[in-house]
Amino acid sequence: MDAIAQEKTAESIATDLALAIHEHRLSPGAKLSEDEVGEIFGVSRTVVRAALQRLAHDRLVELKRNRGAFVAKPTVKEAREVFEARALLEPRTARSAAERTTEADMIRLRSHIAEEHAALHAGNPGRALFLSGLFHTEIARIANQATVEAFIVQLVARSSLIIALYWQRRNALCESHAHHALLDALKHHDGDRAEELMKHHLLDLLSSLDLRNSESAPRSLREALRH
Amino acid sequence: MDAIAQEKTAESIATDLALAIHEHRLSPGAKLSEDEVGEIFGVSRTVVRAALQRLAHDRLVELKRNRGAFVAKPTVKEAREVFEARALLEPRTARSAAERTTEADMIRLRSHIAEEHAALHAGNPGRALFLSGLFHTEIARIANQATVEAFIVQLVARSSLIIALYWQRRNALCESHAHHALLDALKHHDGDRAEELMKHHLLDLLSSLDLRNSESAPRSLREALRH
DNA sequence: GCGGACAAAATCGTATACAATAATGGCGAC
DNA sequence: GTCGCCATTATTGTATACGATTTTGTCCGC
Repeated sequence: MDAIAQEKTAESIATDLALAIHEHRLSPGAKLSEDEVGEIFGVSRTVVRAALQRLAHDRLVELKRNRGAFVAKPTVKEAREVFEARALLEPRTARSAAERTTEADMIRLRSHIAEEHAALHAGNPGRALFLSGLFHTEIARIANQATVEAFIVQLVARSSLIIALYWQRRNALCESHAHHALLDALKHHDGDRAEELMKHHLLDLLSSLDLRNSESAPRSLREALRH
Repeated sequence: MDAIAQEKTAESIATDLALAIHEHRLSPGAKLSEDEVGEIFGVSRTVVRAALQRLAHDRLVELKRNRGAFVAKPTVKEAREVFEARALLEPRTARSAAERTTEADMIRLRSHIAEEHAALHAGNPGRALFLSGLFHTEIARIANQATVEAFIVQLVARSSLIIALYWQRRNALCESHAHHALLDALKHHDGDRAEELMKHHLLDLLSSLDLRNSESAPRSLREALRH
């Protein structure tokens, strides 16, 4: 429904769709028809399929044979696994980042936080959440570990889906505080503190989710009959 | 040149190609023509493209626009990053695995090691290397962390390419020893020891590579002119 | 004999057409 | 009236055709 973009590559379409998912403009379970997406972006189904396959590999969409592509609906187990993986990767990556942070990095991070605040006060929580995730990927970039960064990008994106499904309270303020504290640790090249802060930040994030007793019951009873 | 497989899915083709790369039957830099691959597997270029895109996402092949698909040639920096990521993920995953290892898991692991030995003595070092990698992914599977497991699968596959490029000495015996020690730690549910063993095993693996002074000079001088 | 430019060939990028499969609606039987 | 079966429809899976870009081989000029 937005402006019809003139960009045509599969990469850009995948990025646009990922952004829409990240900002919760596309909800978990939403169907992504090849014809529809292709018409929106003004391209053939061929390139749309490439984009969808890419997103499927990132676990942002689920491809069901002869059924189509749907925005993924992570289970509770997957949610725990994603945060387990983040707990393995991000704290020590934050430590590495702290040891390498430059003034240019600080400026970039501060601008991200400022944007996040602005989006939040402008009543755009989706964009604020996206920028909040970007903060994490930026830290991975500063650590100069492209391989780990790619993993974290993927995990942050999936976290966005998880938050869309299992978010329970709106303590975004707490998050901002954690990011500010991390920023300070990076500024002083305090690797120990950065690692510890990131570790607890992820635990806080996890504890803000409602991951109880959904293991047996599907989220929507429609899902139970469809299988 | 092998038997023409009747399987037709993009998934199976990607798996076959990944196995060939893993076993060093396809060398880094080898070109994967869409027409050629399609003819070998008896499918159209469409499905071959899907398979290649999947492998490209795993960084096993590199897609160059209007040039084609080539088996990836990880740089020294990428090699270090891959082992850095493995160092973050695998030791603690081995710890988790040790706490959950069942008798069935032990049987499976022992059979993998036996196969590895058999392949090595049968003069098939490529397959032995593949099975050696499978040992690591099996541990991730035992830890019951599908998300982390997917990352490790990817890292192990890329490690195979790295070994193909930077291997310097044939100390496969040492590896087998490390795997046996890990097996023992898992058997006794000794998480501390499993974590420590995995950590040092990865360091040994890394130190067995020749990652010196290739940062400025490309591996083949052809590569320098092609860019 | 060597270098550069042009032409021919090959390969990839995209769109479209057809086939296969699953969802939907209607019809008939009980 | 309700349940089950079958035809219709819609959507995806695959193949093929055409256009764009790159590569390579050849020819001419120097």
